[in-house]
Amino acid sequence: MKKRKELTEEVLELIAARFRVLAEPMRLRILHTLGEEEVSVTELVEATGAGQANISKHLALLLEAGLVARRKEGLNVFYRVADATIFDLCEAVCTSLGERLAARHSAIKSFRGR
Amino acid sequence: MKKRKELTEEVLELIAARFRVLAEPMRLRILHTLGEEEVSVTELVEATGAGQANISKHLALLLEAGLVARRKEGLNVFYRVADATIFDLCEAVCTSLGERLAARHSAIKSFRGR
DNA sequence: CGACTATATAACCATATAGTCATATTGTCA
DNA sequence: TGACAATATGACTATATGGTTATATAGTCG
Repeated sequence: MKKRKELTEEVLELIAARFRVLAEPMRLRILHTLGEEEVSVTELVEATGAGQANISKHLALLLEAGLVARRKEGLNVFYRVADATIFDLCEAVCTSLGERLAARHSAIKSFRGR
Repeated sequence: MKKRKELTEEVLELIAARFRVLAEPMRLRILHTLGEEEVSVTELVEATGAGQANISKHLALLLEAGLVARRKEGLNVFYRVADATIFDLCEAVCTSLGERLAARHSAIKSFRGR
């Protein structure tokens, strides 16, 4: 086995934790809804169709992870994406998934005889 | 809110599922150990210090996700990374995490007075 | 102040899954 | 064939976490 740089448990856990945050459809939905803008909690609730408590919990988690930022204005709280690299990650995953599906598709086709 | 491309539940779930696979330190450890080479299950068990059943289960999951490929040779089974984009993902996450920590660090420093 | 609105949080339940142990399966070799 | 080695799998436990309900908190307005 080739010698590679060491990865401590701690670093591994940090990376895994970041992925864990992105491993929920609802959080991806929230991030996608945020996009480049500031959106209030109420708007997010409406846009996603999820319960308000649920959205708040996801937002707290995203905030804790540093993926979103929070701004309070009167009664409303506005969130925005704080780390745009997540979109690159999703993009990369989509590409990879697409290629995988394409490969499967052509495999099925050739299995069927054409 | 700006109009963005629609994302169906299904697509969101697919992306989340991919992230979920990467959201485990042990699986990241396995992928990192694999690197560019083929490694047998036994070698992975030794390299990671995990239980054999545990490794096998993680490998089954990674295989199912299409992230690794499997080759059987006699009693041994060799796995290799089948989708190198995962390394880009980890790299991107590491960079992002690093920047976040750096930002925190300088914030702390300035708070302390210099 | 009191009524109202937006958001956060605590308690709870249900589900998913990582790890482990025991066992099954598969292949080798004598 | 029987003994052995490598890998996979089923059963089980413990833990984490997503969703929901109810409630708390904070801010606005009359």
